[in-house]
Amino acid sequence: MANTKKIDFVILGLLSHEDLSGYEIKRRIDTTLKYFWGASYGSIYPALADLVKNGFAVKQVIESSERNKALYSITEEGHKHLSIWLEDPIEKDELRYETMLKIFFGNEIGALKTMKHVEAFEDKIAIELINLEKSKDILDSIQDIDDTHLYYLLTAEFGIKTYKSYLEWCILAKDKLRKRSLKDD
Amino acid sequence: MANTKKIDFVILGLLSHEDLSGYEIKRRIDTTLKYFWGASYGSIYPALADLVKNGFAVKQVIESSERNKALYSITEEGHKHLSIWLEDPIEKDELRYETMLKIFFGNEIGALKTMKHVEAFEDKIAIELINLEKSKDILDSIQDIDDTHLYYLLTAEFGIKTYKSYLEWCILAKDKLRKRSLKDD
DNA sequence: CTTACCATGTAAGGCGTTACATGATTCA
DNA sequence: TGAATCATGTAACGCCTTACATGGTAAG
Repeated sequence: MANTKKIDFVILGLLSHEDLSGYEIKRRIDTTLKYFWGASYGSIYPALADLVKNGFAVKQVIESSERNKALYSITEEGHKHLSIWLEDPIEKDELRYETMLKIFFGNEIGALKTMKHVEAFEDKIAIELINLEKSKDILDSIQDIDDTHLYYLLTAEFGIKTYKSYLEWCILAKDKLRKRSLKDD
Repeated sequence: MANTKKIDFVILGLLSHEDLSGYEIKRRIDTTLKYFWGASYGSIYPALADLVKNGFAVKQVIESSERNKALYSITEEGHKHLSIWLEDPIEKDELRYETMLKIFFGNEIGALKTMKHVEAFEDKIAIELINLEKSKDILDSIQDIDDTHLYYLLTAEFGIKTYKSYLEWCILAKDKLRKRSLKDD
């Protein structure tokens, strides 16, 4: 209760969809979840070991001729643990937007230099929006194959909507900063 | 360079606008910056002490008849330190949206229970949107009094735009989850 | 043959939250 | 008189990132 180490549930959630190795978990987080979550190997592997120790997951080493690989599966206990957490109300959503911080204090360096951050932000978001829309297109076409696709689609749509509004904001911000920079001269 | 403890710059940024006490800094963060940043006393007070130790801020104890209060001011060195950081490219914007995590793994508990999270999210965002719009209205009316208002306005507009798109997404998500819940029965 | 990717982990250390500790003042 | 707010800090502890360490395989 006191301890809600989120990474445990992120992993358990991914394992509820399919068996995965630590490496694959990292990739899922970096691609599918990257729009609202992040994690490094330094948190994934130890969490995986804990999960096994607590009986929420089991590890099976696949001994192939080429390469050894550790595949993790969720247990019945793990499903229960995950479900309880999923039903609990959300504790905290947080964003730490360094971009906004630098915008907020922009007066210190002026409109022109602040605009650089807006432009960099715009470029980054535009690229990620393209990726997200590709994912959504794929999901739309295969939606009925797997029950989990609806939920995946929902988070993709969340990303698309917010990213689009970010881009709108960038246009507005650039405009206002441009006008200010003219007054500054 | 290696050390980019963001809280230092958050405080320095706030002090670049006006002299503040630790308590007031906390309040600024919880009201004005809450849409894109957060911090607790346990990070603010030690950071303030470090800032003074490094010559980026000075502390003056105001001995009033009623109550003692420590007011911090930014130094010339502090301005320099802040400016350098402000001009550096953004390292990382991150969001950790527990709500999206619970949506993503929603299949585990089903559409109806997942919808509860969407509704709670919607309620929370709707309230915060009202606050943000109030701030924006005030800022619009006093924009020319202080050069920093433009930047404040920009971040408020960012919050408003994203929150509005969150609310749109909530409607869409509720609709899709409702439809799924009918199939589930 | 060398770069990129697959693959698994550990160690150190930073950063920050929560909880604790304390106490004055204001307002209903 | 009791709750809320003002006000300042510390201690413990937890979580996570970064960097390190290691090595196989695939593709160009």
